[in-house]
Amino acid sequence: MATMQRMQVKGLELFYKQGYYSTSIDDILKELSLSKGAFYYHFDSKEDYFIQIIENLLVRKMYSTLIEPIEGHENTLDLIIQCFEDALETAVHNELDFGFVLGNFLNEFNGRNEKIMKHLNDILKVWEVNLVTAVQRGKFNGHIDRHVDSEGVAVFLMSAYIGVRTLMVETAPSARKYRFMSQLKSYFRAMEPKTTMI
Amino acid sequence: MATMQRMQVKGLELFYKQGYYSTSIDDILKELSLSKGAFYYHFDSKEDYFIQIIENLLVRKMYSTLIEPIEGHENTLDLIIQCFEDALETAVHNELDFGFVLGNFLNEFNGRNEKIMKHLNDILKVWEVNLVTAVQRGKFNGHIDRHVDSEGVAVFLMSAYIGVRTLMVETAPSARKYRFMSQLKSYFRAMEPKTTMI
DNA sequence: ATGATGAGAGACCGGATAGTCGGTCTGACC
DNA sequence: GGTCAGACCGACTATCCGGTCTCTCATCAT
Repeated sequence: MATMQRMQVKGLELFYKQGYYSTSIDDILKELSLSKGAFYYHFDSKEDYFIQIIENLLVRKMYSTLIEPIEGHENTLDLIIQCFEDALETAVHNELDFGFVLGNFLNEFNGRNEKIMKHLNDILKVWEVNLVTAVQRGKFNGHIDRHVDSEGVAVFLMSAYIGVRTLMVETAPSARKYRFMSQLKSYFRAMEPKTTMI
Repeated sequence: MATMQRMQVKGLELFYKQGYYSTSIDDILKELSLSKGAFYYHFDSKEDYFIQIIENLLVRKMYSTLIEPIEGHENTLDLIIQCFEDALETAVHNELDFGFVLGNFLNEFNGRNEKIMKHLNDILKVWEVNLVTAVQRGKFNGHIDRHVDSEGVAVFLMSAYIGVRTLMVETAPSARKYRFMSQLKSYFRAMEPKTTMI
């Protein structure tokens, strides 16, 4: 694997595990047995390095776990349930789970680095648009009541997901996942189409 | 105000704004026009300092904004709605809003400082127990359907709140708050008691 | 007056950290 | 076999940060 690629992968791993500000470039280089020279040959600065990691790795990760899985044309609510279920199940089985990657970074850079925040917010926006579209599709397909507020559902779903990923760290992740999914289903049940009987 | 008190208040402010690891003791002392000597006279270490801030200020803050407001005996769901509404409204109007204090710290210390995490998790636990109790009271009072899973609702509510506070930073806080509250009400509607008509 | 004590000042230390810079190695091409 | 560029090395700099230590000074009991 090319040096630059290895650097990015290891960088995401350590930044996720320890946080951006608490991870020194030397930490990363040590694990890769590389030198300062190699680093500054490939990247302009620590910030530039991180932005490239976001654009290359984080974006891809978001697409594969939270965006593409709900782009199908079956029952939207089922798709979202399955998508969240899978994502949370992965987290439960991940021994080194430190929360939702994007959520953690949003938290860390908020108010501390505007430039990086812009990149993170862009990813968030893509996710949001994708969820809104999915709900609208569900309404069109007749799987979701047409009075439901698509934007509202998107915000609520993102909130709940970001939050539960924080809660699932350390304390009974599996139990919390189970409870969370149950309640999510109950929330969804409220937006099934009202069958108006005459 | 006593020096020690001033130090704690300013410490919480800066740790919240810039994060614990990105805030140096010198930063804080500079703003207070105090010296290292004063600091280490009152506290053993930066960690000890932070833990005292948690125990004194953060705990109180949690009680006054998220715990005590739902301890009444009226309709539990209404109380929770009002409590979240007020808390989010405060956030919207706070010019320097950097998210949910407890949530941010959970994020920052997770996997980095076990001792501090224990203190934070204790607060989380109090909140959770309080929510569970509230829901149970609601079931007892007949305001909530008795098949509702109290623990599940608590986890879901905490998740949603932690998440929305992250989302409300930077991007359209007011609009997101409004959408969030609407969806929360819709979620709650699903747990009103089923009036079994015969 | 004297000495003990609480409260604070600020110089200093050791270790980390982002970033710089001159040097080295290797392989492709002439 | 000479040369040239891309990839990488690692010593060095300037700065920062948590923590220590010695010193000052007002207050107050004796």
